[in-house]
Amino acid sequence: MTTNHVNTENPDYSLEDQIGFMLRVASQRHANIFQSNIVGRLTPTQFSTIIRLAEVGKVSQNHLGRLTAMDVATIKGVVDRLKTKGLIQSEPDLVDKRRSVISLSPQGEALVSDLKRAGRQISTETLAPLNAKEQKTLLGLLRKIL
Amino acid sequence: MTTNHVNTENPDYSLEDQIGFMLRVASQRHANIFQSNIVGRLTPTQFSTIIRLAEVGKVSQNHLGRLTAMDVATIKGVVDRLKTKGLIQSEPDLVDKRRSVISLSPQGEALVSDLKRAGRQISTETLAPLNAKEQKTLLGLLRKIL
DNA sequence: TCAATATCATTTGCATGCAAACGTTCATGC
DNA sequence: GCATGAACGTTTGCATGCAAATGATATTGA
Repeated sequence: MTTNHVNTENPDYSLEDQIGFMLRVASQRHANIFQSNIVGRLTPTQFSTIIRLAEVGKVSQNHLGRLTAMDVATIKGVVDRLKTKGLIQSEPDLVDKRRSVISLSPQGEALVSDLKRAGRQISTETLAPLNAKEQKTLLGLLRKIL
Repeated sequence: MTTNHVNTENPDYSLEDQIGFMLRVASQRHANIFQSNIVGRLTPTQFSTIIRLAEVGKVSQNHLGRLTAMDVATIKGVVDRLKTKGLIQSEPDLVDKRRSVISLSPQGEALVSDLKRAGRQISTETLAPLNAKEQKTLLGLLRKIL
């Protein structure tokens, strides 16, 4: 018989130590904090979309999706709902007939400042269990696995 | 006029540096890796559910949801789909008539070993951009913000 | 005992999130 | 000029994910 062999084929597997499970649970806690701080009944993806639009101005729908890490089907839904809320607007691209150009409406623009303030509060609250150095470390390590 | 005051009311806000955005994008990458490694067309939540059932044996549906960090409505959908796949089974609780007792089917049991192996591979691949010490640090910091 | 409360499971409604297929339009290269 | 392929936006189908409401059953405390 071989040496002190303790089942290397099938060692313990602890769900709560897996990166995927932890990412899901951390996202849940963040979503809770988001919801109790956000202005105007926006969801996280809607929030990201408005922030991005404020940065870039006018942009095509698919490109906006790439800028916010959203699938073409997902960004379409988000854009539709933000249009319904009157926070963004779209116009046909006169040069490229395939595209529609998305931009913030005046009401959307008016919200940006408050949204950024809420966003800062949300991030602060989410990271509150960590001290300043730990926060930097966490964000740095997360950035490496994106 | 005051000193070198650079708009403390509204400092820069960078979406990609926010913990919420990073959690979402990291989860997306993990989901990709999950999908290309998992056995038997399972989703991450279905995977977690089976792993937990293998640990605890028999458990009520709502309790299973708490053990896997899922809402009652979410765990119901997951349980239904796993039942359809024949990987889990449910029986009425004879003591508490409100409950149904969920457990793995023989087919579900037979999958556990392969699932754990795939799960380890998925975590390894997701954390591959980090060295061993960084991986430990990341998991430790994430655990603090759950 | 028995009323108030809690738990369990279900259902509805809304919002991501992704894959796949589709028709339209644009860009490229021959 | 024109075929080929790429990019754009849309739609469908499936699977989370959560809030809120509902009915059934258990538990608890006065």
